[in-house]
Amino acid sequence: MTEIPKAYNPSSVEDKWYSYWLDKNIFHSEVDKEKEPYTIVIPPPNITGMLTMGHILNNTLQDIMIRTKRMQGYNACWVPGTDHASIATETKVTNFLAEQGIDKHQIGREEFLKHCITWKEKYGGIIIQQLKKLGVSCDWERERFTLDEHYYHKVVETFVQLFNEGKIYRGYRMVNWDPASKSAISDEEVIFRKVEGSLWYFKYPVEGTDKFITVATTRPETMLGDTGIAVNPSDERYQEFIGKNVILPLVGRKIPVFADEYVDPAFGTGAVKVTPAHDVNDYAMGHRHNLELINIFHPNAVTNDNVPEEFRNLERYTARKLVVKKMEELGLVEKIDKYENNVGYSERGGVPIEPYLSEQWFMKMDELAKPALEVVRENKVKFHPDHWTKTYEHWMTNITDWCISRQLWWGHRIPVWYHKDTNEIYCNVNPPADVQNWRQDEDVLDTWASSWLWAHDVFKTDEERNYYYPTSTLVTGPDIIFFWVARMIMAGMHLMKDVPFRDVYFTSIIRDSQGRKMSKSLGNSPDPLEVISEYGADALRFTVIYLAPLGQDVLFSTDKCEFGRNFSNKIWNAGRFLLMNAESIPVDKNLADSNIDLVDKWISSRFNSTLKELNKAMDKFEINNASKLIYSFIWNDFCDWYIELSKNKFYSDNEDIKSAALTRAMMMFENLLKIVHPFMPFISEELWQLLEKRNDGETISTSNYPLVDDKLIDENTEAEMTFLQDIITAVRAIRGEMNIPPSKHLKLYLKTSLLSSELVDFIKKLARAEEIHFAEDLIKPEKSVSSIIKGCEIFIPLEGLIDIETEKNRLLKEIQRIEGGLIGVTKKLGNENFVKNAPPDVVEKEKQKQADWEANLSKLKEIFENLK
RNA sequence: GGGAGCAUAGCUCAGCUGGUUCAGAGCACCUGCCUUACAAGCAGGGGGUCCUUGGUUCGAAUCCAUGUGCUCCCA
Repeated sequence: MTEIPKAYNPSSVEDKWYSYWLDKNIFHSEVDKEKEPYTIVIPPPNITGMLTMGHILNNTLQDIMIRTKRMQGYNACWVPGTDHASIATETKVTNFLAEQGIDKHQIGREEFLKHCITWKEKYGGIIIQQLKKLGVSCDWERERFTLDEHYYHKVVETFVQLFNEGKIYRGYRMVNWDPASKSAISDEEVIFRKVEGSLWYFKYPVEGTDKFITVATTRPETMLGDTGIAVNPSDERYQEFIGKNVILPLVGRKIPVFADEYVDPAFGTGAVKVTPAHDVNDYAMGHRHNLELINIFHPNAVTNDNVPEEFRNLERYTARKLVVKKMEELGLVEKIDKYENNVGYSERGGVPIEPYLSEQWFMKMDELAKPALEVVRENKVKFHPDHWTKTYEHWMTNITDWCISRQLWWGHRIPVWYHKDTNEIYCNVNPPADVQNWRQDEDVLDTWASSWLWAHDVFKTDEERNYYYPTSTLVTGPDIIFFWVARMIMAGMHLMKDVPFRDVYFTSIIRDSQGRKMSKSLGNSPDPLEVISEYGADALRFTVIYLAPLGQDVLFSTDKCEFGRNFSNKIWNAGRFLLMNAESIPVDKNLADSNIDLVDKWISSRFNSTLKELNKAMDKFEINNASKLIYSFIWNDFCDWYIELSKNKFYSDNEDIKSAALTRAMMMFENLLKIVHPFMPFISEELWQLLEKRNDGETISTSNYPLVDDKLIDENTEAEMTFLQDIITAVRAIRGEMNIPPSKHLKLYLKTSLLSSELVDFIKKLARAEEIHFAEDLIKPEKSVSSIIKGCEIFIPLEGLIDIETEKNRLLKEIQRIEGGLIGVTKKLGNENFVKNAPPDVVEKEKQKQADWEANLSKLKEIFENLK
């Protein structure tokens, strides 16, 4: 009869349509002044990365938005790409080379970069290929990479511009040093972790006395670089020492004791050792009190020649042990307490960062931040959910200068040359003419100092930029609100004089089913490609979206995708059913408006009100809510009621009725496929193509999104339908409670006058009734069970099947339920304050409710009495 | 220490500017069904002191305050 399989098989469908879309180039966008653009730039995944569940959620959201807008007639442009991930890539390549016995410093910069490029070509595109499996509708012709020639040039050009404006400067400062990659990193790349450590109490002898000052420290090894002791000026305990010196043990250096408000008298002993070269706060204190800066580490955090000989060339934790040992030998360790402290780790390198003095490039943030803060406050850039605005404001108003240089090779090299003789600085996109007399700065820029230009520099010509910029929506994780979102807004405002995007959607964080973050080390992070091959991309997409309310974490596990798979299968079978009928029933769009009945009007009403809600949800970025609307419309309204009620007509003897009903069902189904399509692109395309013969190159992706027709939303129709549904549901409930199998056809007696022949047929079909009697003055048949709904009493004679006790219990339960409700209502209406203060329509509704329930109750009681 | 979010059925969560979406959905569970699209399904059912305690109100899951517990960011 038909070859359409009973169960949907995504794997045979997905690759086929993805290649079709690519072949027909339907995701490509060109400047078209006649059409309004809708633009999204992808948050460029890192080239070292593999697809994670986070990417799935993020890119599904973007795809839903872009596909919806594309179908709504916008010039939809989604620019994909990757970023070069300076530290991450350099670390990977360095390790990769090290495994082969190659040392990066031996081969030199040029050679190393060649290896990076080879590596990038081999592994860098993997994540992009993986994304395609998800069905994303990116404009692949526009794929960008942050080290592409054009983009590279733009980054360098921007550096030069900001340098010339005085926004970029070079300085000898304390920075966050990552000893693993031997590079500075920005404040945002430092992750604080609670670490079980110790607090060492060291006794320092006071010069010229036999007394000691005890200081507490979490980092004993830094005492080798101490150049002062600080106490709080109001601390009584130490007044006598202020102005004196102590002799630094192990080193022998004389260092001053001084007072500074910064010191917390409650911490440790109230006296702290000051190491200005290795602690941010100490640096500030050192600055205030003109202390000497003694740097005790090489860049890899190994002790240098500024410490006594026996402590030199030791890794920092080895040095720590030795210092403690020697202090103990001298009897200068008072005690060691357990102590939990917050240690800054390098996000990339994974090792504790070392506050370290070095010469770096910085970007001044205050002036850049101002307009960027304003546009968010003024809602020119809107955050969803908007509570992230506070976090943003807080960061923006406490912003510090951004360290943008990295001691790495893979990245945008700083376009600054130093004159070999005069040390003069030359900053330009091109090298100086007499380049042999200059040496270029060795450092590259922070990756974020390139990707902050992403929203505008992915567009190569002015024409394109002017057309596509500002982009429409950015979808990204809240974890990079500072790294990227804030900086893009700064870049946009400063360089483009306009916001980079109008809306920012902050995605949920995907966790495992126990609420833990997904991580490689826990092994709780499913491979999305395996999930796709098991359940299908559509199923994964829909599941993730359905599970992800705006602003809340998602607890995900692979088996939850059964939900999406079941939904796919439901849609599949609805389509299959219609297509099977279409083999014998002619589909004729000329008949679309003929023989319209209640059910047709009802599904149109439901569809249009659903669509209206759906549009509203999409506008408010409530994508999760949108998915729920679609789900319940398709499953409950369309499948459970509309298709079931249409069956009568499909099996009618009247060819016109048959044809009209099927035609309308197919048309409604097509609409439904269109609203599903942004969420589940593959199955919707497959079915859309099966619905009727399409021309080559036609696709649901560029079909017209349905428009709301308010005239078709009709309360009366919905009310009449509710009446029908109530009757059917009541009969089914009796079946369920009385354990009457579906194969047993029933006789129904309905006490009502409101039944059209149309309704009678529907009830017969769905309630599985063989005959229906109805009248306004109908008398309850002998040995029958009853149910009461608004406007109708229902009786089912069940000679032989009815058990009087069962029925009495059933009725009693119902009586009690209504009585309970009545007590509430009566109490409410008896409260004269309620009647006086509540809005009249609320009071009216309560009265109506009371009347209905009272009527039902007396009928039920009567039936109950007569049962005896 | 500062800030944000969350707490509703066994689990995961909806519930808007207080009142018929007011106690909901999906999963899980129980019962009955291979009813001519779908057992990845259909029909029915059980199950919640809406975290505590106060307050505002005629009326609070909803607004306010307090407390408790969890999550996350910043310092």
